[in-house]
Formats: sequence, structure tokens, C-alpha cells
Amino acid sequence: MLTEPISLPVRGDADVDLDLHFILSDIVQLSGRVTRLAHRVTQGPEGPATWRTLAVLQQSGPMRLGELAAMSQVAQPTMTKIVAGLVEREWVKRIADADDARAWQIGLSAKGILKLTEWRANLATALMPLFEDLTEDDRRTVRTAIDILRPRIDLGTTAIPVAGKD
Amino acid sequence: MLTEPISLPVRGDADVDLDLHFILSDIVQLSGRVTRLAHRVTQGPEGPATWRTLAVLQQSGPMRLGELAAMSQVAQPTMTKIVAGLVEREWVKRIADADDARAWQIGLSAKGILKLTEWRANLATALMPLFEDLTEDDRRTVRTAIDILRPRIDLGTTAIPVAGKD
DNA sequence: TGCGTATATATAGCCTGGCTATATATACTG
DNA sequence: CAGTATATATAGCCAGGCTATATATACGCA
Repeated sequence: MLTEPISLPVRGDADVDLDLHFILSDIVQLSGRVTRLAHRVTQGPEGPATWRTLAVLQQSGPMRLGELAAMSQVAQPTMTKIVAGLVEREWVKRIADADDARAWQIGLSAKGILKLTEWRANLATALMPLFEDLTEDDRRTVRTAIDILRPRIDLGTTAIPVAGKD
Repeated sequence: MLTEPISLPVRGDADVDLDLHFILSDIVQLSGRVTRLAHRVTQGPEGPATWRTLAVLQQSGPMRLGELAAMSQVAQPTMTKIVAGLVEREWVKRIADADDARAWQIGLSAKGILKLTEWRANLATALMPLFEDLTEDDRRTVRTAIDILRPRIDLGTTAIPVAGKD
């Protein structure tokens, strides 16, 4: 290595480490690496967008394409593309909306549920070796952190202004 | 909503929630949403790959393109593309490797450090409102979880077989 | 009723960031 | 110094982002 690692603030200090700015930066950085790793250890042409979309449908049930786009944090035309792919694979079904001929309800198919479940199982199996040695306390801490963060991220899905709009 | 949300296993039960499979699934799912949200609240044409790459360089200092690819969890040709963009923007510099004329050392430039720092600040500012009300205990829990997970994810970067190789 | 506006989705066209296969240049080894 | 190994680059494909815009339907009101 030619030079020392570059690092502006003094990390490793409890006060700094508990600063929300640093926590948020670290969460985002770690999340990026996790997402990348998850994609890499599972094969197949489906990218993160596909699984994210299916997960939303599983969590919240059938919904309109536009709602799905918002909840999946993509623009509507992007979701049109993703759904087109999912329909072709028969992992979701389009149900005509009885009240509004412009809209569809998009819902998971049995096949879609199966594929999502399979993917998650593969993922967990692949990552398991890295985490097998977590103590019960560690697992509890991680679980708690997830439960703290998740509702706030969900909020971000609807409550945060998206850059480049308005 | 036409039907009930679909959910196969019985979540909300402590035994199930502490099962490593579910923790891992939840981490990956949450990470995907965080990554997406982070990208969305920061504008500019740079995608997650760019910031991930810069972050690796900041954390570990200058290194060869191939190493950088491995640590950033992408294939070498992908990193060639990313680095080409970064060089054009002058956010990194290529330093000829004295020992090996085939290789370069890739290092952050002052401009690169600045841009990365700016991006992180923007990000933290944008996400802050969602997390301002975290208690000190919550922050401590999240910080601890990050510190538990990070080294294991780093390990995954080198120690986990990538799907589709060998 | 029918016109004008609003809204839901689709299309077009562009960009980044992934990949595999392969080329090229340099290094290493017998 | 020939032959193999290795570091990066190139080519060419695909998914998944975006904005701008088209199309079809819904809605509000004179």
C-alpha cells in the first residue's frame, strides 16, 4: 500500500460514533455492501429490483402499479418495465380494476410466492456461514436494530421529498 | 385492497424472529430499501456503484483496479468502466505501478474526497428527519448492530463463493 | 350531454452499472 | 527466450434507473 488510509474525522470515539450523521452514513454504506453481496451470492438474471418488488407485494398485498412504484421507490415507468417482466414470468398477475379501467391491481401469483421464498432460502443459506457464530445477544441486538430502522425507512418511502421533484 | 397480505411463516414470535434465516432475509430486504432510498434522496447522475467505490478507496487507501473490483464486489471489467468515469471526473487518479507495468494504483484525489464527503453530508441531512427521535439507547443499539455486521460483510467480500464462478 | 382537465399506465429514448468472452500487454519461469 | 500466467481493456449484451410524452379513462361542471 502506498499511503495511509484516508479518514477525515476521528472515528472510534464513542461520541463521534453515536453521532446520527455517522450512524446514517454507516448504515447506507453497509446496506450498499449487503445488497451487492446478496445479489452476488444468488444467481439468476433477476436483479434486486425484482425481489424488492415481490417483497413489497408480499408484505402489503395486491395494489396498483403506481402504488407499487411508490412503495418500491422507483418511478412509474420503471415499475411498468419491472411488472412487464414479472407478468411474462408469471410471477405476478394483473387483475383489472373494477372501479377504474385505467388501472390494474398487481398481485403475487403462487409461482411468485414460491420463487421469492426460494430466493430468500438460497440467500440465507449462502450468507449463513458468515453469521453462524453470532451469539444470542448479537442476534437480539441485530433484530432490535432492524425493528428500530424498518418503520422509519418505510416512512421515508412516502414522507421524504425525492430529489429532482418539485 | 383486494386480499389479505400474504405471509407464510408466523412472524412476530420471538423464536422465529431470532432465527438466523429470518434475520438475514430481513437485513437484506431492509438494506435494499435503504440503498434505494439513499440513492433517491441524493441527486446527480452518480449511482451507488460510484459511491461504493470511493468509500472503499477512502477506507483502504490506493490499490490496484483488480483489488478494487474485488472489494467493491464487482467483476473487473465493471470496475474498469467505473474507474474510467471517475478518472474523467478527476475524482481518482491513476498512479503507474512501479513494480508492474500492467497495473495501476487507483487513489482518491482531493476532489474525490470532497465529493464523497459532500454526498455523505447531503445524505445524512436528507435522512436525518426520519431518525431524529431515536433515543440514545436506540442509537447505541443500531451502532452496535453495525459493528457486529460490518466485519462479517467485509468477510463475505473475500470469503464467499460468488455464484456462477467455478 | 359533452367539453376540459386530471389521472393511470404505456412508450420512447437515454444513461449507469452489471455480466461474460476475449484481446492485449506485461510478467514470470524453465 | 518460449510458453504460460496475470493485469487491465474492449466488445457486446442485459437489467433497471430516469425524463418527457402519449394514450386512455375518469371526473367536474356548464
